[in-house]
Amino acid sequence: MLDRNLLRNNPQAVRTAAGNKGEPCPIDRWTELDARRRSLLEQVESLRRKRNELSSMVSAMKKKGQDAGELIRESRKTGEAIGVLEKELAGVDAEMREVELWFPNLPDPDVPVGVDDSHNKILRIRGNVRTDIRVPPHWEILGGLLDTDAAGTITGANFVLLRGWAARLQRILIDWMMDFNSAAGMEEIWMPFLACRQSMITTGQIPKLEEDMYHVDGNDLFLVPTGEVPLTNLYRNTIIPEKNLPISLFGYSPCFRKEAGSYGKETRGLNRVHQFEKVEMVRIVKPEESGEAHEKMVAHVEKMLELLELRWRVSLLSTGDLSFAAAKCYDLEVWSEGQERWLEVSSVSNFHDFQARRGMIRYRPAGGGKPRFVHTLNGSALALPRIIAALVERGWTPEGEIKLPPVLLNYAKGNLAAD
RNA sequence: GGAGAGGUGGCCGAGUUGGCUGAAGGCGUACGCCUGCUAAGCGUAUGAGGGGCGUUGAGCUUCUCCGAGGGUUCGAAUCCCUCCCUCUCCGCCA
Repeated sequence: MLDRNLLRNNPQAVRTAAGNKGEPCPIDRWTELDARRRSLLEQVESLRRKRNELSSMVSAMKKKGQDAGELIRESRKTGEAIGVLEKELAGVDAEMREVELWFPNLPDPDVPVGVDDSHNKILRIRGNVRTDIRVPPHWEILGGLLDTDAAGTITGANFVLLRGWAARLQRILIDWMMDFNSAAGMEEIWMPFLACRQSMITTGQIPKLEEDMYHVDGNDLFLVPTGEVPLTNLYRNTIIPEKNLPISLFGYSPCFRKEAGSYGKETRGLNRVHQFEKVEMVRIVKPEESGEAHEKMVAHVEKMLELLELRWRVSLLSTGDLSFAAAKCYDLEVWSEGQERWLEVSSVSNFHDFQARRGMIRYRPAGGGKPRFVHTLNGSALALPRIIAALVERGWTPEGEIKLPPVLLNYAKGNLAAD
């Protein structure tokens, strides 16, 4: 959601921003509605004021035992006029709120303008790569341990079932990620995996991406597409005392996405599935601190990739690749030695006050004063399936071993290979 | 799932024979004063949102909001209906 003052005073900026993102921009309709709304509001308010005055006069006269019949008749007439205008106003209001949900967030000035991911700015590449051997893709290495046939039977295409040490590797990774994030001082959260409609609106999945969400019939709940939804909505409709900021949270959740329109190589193996697991961080900060918080989150994720001994790169997304709700986003991708391509494993975004406005997440300045909108950020730390893919490829040796990085061996306790 | 109770401002908590109650009181917080045996006392201020005029980080004014929505009424936090949520007891269950 965007600031109404911005929509009113600088519609061109909104139009340009939406254009750069390749998103819709119902600014003309909004401007009409806004003008109509304000005109109606003035009329309704002056009539309501009149009615309030008449009412208190009626009250005063009745107390004195006088006949207020004349005033009551006038008040009733006023009330009828108010009713008519209020009905129209309610309609305009409702449409305006609906329209406002369709404005994408404005990209941060730092974001390169471009139509798609080819304009993303690659900031750095770290870690090394083996060029002396040909590594098979993870689905070959994992073989029957990545049992897509079974998942297909149980559920359907593009679901995953892991067996044996592949399943255990996933559990170990989650455990390690949770510990690592906890050690960084964030609060650990265990969250619901279904979210109500308003939660989905707050973080921006609805209305635009509703078709990509799994919906539970009967009670209007959605399977969470990311832990961002529950974690951010933890503070919906809340005024947070300034001394409690910044708030840093993390938690595990499965993520459910229909991923309509994906196909081919993109979806092979663990590359793109309908349910995947992820540890997510969310940060809630004062507006002036979000830029710095964003960088710190990226550094945190990079540290994890370093410890996993993977090769990774960091990109600053261009406007065309930036999501609907994000103002600025870094993608972190790991190198898949078996597929010889980059796989996105973390997306760290700053939403500025976009989500805060949708969900009324505010803070009270320490010296008192009006509540202000916070800035929200989130990032994966990390998404599991592609990490597993990269990790088994990276650890694969021509002798058929899978060597894990030292940080995980502590967790595996030497058991992994036993299977 | 059944029965009962309840949802009021940052928090707690009055107010339901409908009418200066946007809301007593308390806590918390901010500023000021006083005092100096360890912290207290006194004073003042302190909900949110929208609109108009004005300013541009002054203000003035008005409307709305007492879980949400609808209804009754000249007028509703107070009456009626629907829904949501919380708590207690019972049932069921990993």
